[in-house]
Amino acid sequence: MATFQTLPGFREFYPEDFARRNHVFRLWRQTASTYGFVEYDAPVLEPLELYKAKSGDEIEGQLFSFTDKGGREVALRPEMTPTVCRLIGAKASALKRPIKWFSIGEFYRYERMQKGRGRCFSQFNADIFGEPGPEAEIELIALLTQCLCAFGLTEQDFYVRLSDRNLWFYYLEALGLDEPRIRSVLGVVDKFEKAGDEAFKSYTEQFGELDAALKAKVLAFLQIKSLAALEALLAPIGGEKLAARLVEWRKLLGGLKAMGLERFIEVDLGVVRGLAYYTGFVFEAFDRKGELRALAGGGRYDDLVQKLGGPAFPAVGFAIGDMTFALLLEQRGLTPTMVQSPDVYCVIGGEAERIAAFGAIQTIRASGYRVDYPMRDVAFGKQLKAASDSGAKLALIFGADELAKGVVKIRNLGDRTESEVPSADVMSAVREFFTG
RNA sequence: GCGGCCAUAGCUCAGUUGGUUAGAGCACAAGAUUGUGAUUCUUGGGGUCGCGGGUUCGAAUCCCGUUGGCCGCCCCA
Repeated sequence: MATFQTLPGFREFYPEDFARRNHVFRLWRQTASTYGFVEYDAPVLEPLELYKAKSGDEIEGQLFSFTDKGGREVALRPEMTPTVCRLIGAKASALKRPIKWFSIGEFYRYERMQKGRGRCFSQFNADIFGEPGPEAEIELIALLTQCLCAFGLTEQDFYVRLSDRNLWFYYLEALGLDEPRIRSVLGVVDKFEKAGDEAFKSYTEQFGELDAALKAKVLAFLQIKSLAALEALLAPIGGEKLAARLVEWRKLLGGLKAMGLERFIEVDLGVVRGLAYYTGFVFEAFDRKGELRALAGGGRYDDLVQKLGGPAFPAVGFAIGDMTFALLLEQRGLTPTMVQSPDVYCVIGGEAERIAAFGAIQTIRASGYRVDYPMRDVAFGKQLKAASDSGAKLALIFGADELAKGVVKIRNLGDRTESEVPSADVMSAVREFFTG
């Protein structure tokens, strides 16, 4: 039977699934638009180098990459960020600020499939460029929240964990660690939630056992869950960098509170995100039950545009993946049932009636109504059933009797009432039915 | 890349210690019903039992391999 299968991890969308996906995309687009973001798109296939430059050579193992017929090393895009950084970098000085962009696209990663993760998936990406302050983060976190709430999800369903790589950096610096050690500790922090004490193994292997007092301080910082606790812990340390950073924190949380979003936000220094390129605030959205992988993630990456060949350009962005999101909607019974029904279904008596009906059908369609009719001669009863099953509100009956009288019978499929109108008036009768 | 479980119709699943031509429900289609949507009844299409090999007189069933799926680990932009 199935000689050809879809490649592992790839998806097919039958009409109902496709309608559901479109619905999700439509709401994301609408939401982004209400926040003043504009949509862009870019190639699905990119030079392999674009990703190596950003993430290092090891990344290649997780890419769909190959050599094209011109000998170019290429890869299907695994994410949008490098691409959008290139777009921005190429026209940075010509773009009107603030730059608030979003896109929806499909991405590809050569990975083992798992719940909520496949080899192809869609992401909603939103980024703000050129804004160094936390105002950009406020706007993006607000957008992220709304992109989830638009489907009926609430603070009961998800929350956004907020952290700060800069703060970690300054804190560890103040504790006397050098940069390589700091990076290693951040790696430990990233793994700690899952691995617990095991997470320190990688640090120990590199630099030897972490001093017990230092380790305690790392753990204390990692467990911070509020701005107050943060301020209390940092106060005795002092220093300008930390103080300035706390000002940013107050701005960010104050802004989010003013937007009425504090119920979604949890300060959680345990989140650092594995990516080396994040340079400041980072955030991730999770389901409250903690059963699924991250719904969305993002953060500031002020160095990346420059690293990819553009000018120095502050940037912050996030992405929502469609797979985990769909699982959450499913869990909460919020998956919409997408019915694609015509407005009008035509019941047609035979060949002569069919020819007579075609003119009316095209006229009604041209006015924007969805019109369907059977492609073959079928018994009236069957046609009425088909009309009813189709979900149409109205049936137009083109039968021999009607044709002879020069009329069309209009049947309201809801209350089963019927009336006749002259053939010439069908269009206006349909319009009247639907506009009341 | 590693480990556990699984694979029979479009879907959900039966299928006896290995034994005739592999079944049911749902779904789909046709008819009963040649001008009115329900229900019901009848009928039908659809399977190389994931694929390949082995054991056997005989394999959906047992063994090996392989592919695919689910779950977990590594990773997770």
